[in-house]
Amino acid sequence: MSTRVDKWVIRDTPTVMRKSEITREKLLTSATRAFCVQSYSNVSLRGIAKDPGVDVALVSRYFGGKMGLFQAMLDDVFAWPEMMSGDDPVEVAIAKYTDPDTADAHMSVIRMIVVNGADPEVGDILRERLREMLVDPMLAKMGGERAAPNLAMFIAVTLGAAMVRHTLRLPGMADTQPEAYAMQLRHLIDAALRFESPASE
Amino acid sequence: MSTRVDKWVIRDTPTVMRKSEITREKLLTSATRAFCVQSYSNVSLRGIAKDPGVDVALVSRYFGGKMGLFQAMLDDVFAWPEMMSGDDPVEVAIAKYTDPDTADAHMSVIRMIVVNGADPEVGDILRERLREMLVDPMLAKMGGERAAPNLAMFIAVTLGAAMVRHTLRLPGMADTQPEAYAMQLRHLIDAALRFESPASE
DNA sequence: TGCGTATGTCAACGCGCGTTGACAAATGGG
DNA sequence: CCCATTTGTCAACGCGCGTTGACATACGCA
Repeated sequence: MSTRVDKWVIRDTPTVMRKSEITREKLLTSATRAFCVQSYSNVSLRGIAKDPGVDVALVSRYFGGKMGLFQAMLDDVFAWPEMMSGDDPVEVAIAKYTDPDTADAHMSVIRMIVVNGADPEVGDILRERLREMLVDPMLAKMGGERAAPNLAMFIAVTLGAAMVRHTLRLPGMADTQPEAYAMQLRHLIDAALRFESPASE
Repeated sequence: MSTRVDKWVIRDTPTVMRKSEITREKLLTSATRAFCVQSYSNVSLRGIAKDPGVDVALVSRYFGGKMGLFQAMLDDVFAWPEMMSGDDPVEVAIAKYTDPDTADAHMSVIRMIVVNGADPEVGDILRERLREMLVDPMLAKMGGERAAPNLAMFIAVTLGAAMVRHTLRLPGMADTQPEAYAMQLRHLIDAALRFESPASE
């Protein structure tokens, strides 16, 4: 999973599953849940560790500290193989929102971006990861730089809708059925993709 | 200005301007700037007070604490008389973004909402204020509950675009001229307002 | 001029945080 | 069985935070 340990050399005995991997995953799961709801600075390691009943000190041992844990979470969360598959990435993304089985996980990542994007400690890291693992590959699949405004608008409506529905919880978008929300979202996404930038070059 | 002092009875000598008012406004200005960039929990009173050279303790004296300062800031920031004037509120809002003179102040408020919306300490307060001072009045002007989905989508694209441009700074929306951004924004707002919810009642 | 109030300064408190290192317990190959 | 390594526990540290109360100074009216 995360290759960002790099402070300690772990000599792998590859046949057996190291016991510590279980603890690491417990922490990673709890951390992901936390960072998708509150921002880096607001999340405390003590809170992350208490939930699965793990000692706080183990975070520093296994991830090198709070920042290491955050980065390991990003590795997990941005691993979206479906998005980079052969299909049209936009269609895949819309399907992710509409399908109730995957919508939750997908929405969590959106919320993670919303919540942590403005955090002074991790904003730059998040932006960099976002570009390298999502924006740039999707741009490449959408036909290069020309699609940049449309992709940006696509992400804008996606994030904005998520914020209004889940964070601000405004009437007209938060108190409706999932299908109604999906219709609103699809309408906005269509508009974002249909936009034609004048004098593109 | 803020009527939320209410712990200390200030006997007004209305002819003269109390000296403390100057200090209060210094703190309020610095606080507004801070809360529009970082969330409540990330902002420190020491930082707010140091900027205009005011002692930290005066925050607690004049505003009753950090929360009182935040609420006083909300009073200031949500006082948008133009928005509630006779004109079409949506047109007024679009003009606010387009006009370079007012765009900055307006955008600051948007960023304040984005940044503080997910903060666990002030999220509820912000949501309540948002509804009572912006959403409900605008809904009333737009023709009642039927307009709720459109208003929610309008706010969604507004917030989302602001986040993509100013917080995430993605290519295609952050590296463009203000006019190009205004065109994108207007396109999305048009789509938001044009949406027709099926079986409205 | 004197005095009560308004205003500002300062040091200290308790709290929760991330991190560290010493130590105990469990584990597993020789 | 033994002992080196892995894994977990615990207490302590330094730090920055919001808040408080005691104290010093400035002000304005009598």
